[in-house]
Amino acid sequence: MFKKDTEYALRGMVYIQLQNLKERRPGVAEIAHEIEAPYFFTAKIFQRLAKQGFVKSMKGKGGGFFIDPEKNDLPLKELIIAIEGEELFVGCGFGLKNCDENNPCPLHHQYGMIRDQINQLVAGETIQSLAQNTLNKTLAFSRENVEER
Amino acid sequence: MFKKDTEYALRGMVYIQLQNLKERRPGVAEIAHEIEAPYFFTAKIFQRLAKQGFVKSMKGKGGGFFIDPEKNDLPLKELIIAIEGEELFVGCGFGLKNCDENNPCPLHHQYGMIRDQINQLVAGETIQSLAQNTLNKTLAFSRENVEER
DNA sequence: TAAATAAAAGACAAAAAGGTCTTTTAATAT
DNA sequence: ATATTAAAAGACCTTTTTGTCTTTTATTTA
Repeated sequence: MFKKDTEYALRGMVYIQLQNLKERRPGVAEIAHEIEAPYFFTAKIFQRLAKQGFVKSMKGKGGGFFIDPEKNDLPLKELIIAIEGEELFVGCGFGLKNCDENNPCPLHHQYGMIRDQINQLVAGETIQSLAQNTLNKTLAFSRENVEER
Repeated sequence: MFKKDTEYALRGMVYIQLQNLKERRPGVAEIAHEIEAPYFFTAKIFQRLAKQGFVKSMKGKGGGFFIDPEKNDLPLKELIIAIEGEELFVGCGFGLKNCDENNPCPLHHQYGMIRDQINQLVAGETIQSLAQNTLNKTLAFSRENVEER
């Protein structure tokens, strides 16, 4: 579905967010290791994301990446479009240039419904909501943070 | 969503089916032109599809491609998997190797629903059903084959 | 049986995706 | 100030995808 760099970016951003919640700023080495992505490729992707303002970074000892707490709730869709463009969200399932209501491809209606759902998902979910999901899931499966009732 | 060769294959197969219904066997040149795909690339794709048995072909004058009327109703899914593999139908949205119910990625549940819908669509629709859709659509917008009531 | 037609086969090549590495710049700690 | 740490920049490389072209093989018609 998504391209490799998009996948790495999504995984990395959620990881950064989770670490930020623990007052930590992970570096490229840590991020790449944790999300199981190649070090240099990861570095390149996050350089780009930093330049585009999706993350902030600090150089030198103790440096690393962090997400500006100001701009809370970054929808996945924004990130995805910044990396691989919006083709997935607007394109025709048959690959036709001018497929629309007036000149529909044989799959127009059926594919449109799926594309709408994809749009809904990535517009609704954010890096922060996914990080929160992960935390909740951990809580649900671990005893250590759960009060006995 | 789909790769280029998959798109060309889908468009081409539907076109062949539509022509077959008119007792015609289009050649590569005609197919490529109609589906707006590069000639040689189209040729290569349909050579492969012929070898895999998805279409039959005849050489020489009057030759061209046709779909075995015996094996009616070819689900899009079979065709797609034959060309680009099943990644789209089984893969994790986050790109994780071992993402499952026990070890879900942050998007597991939400993405699973969309993947299911994609599966449903391509398993349900066939080259023949799409051709029929197209015919019906033409009828709906044209007066020439419609009886006055 | 020769000429024409059309697919089959396979080599070749450009572009995009995916990945690696070295050098430079900036920050921090000693 | 200097050594250390870590990101930024950018050159370079590999693989996959996408596309092109030439030669060969099969079929049909005249």
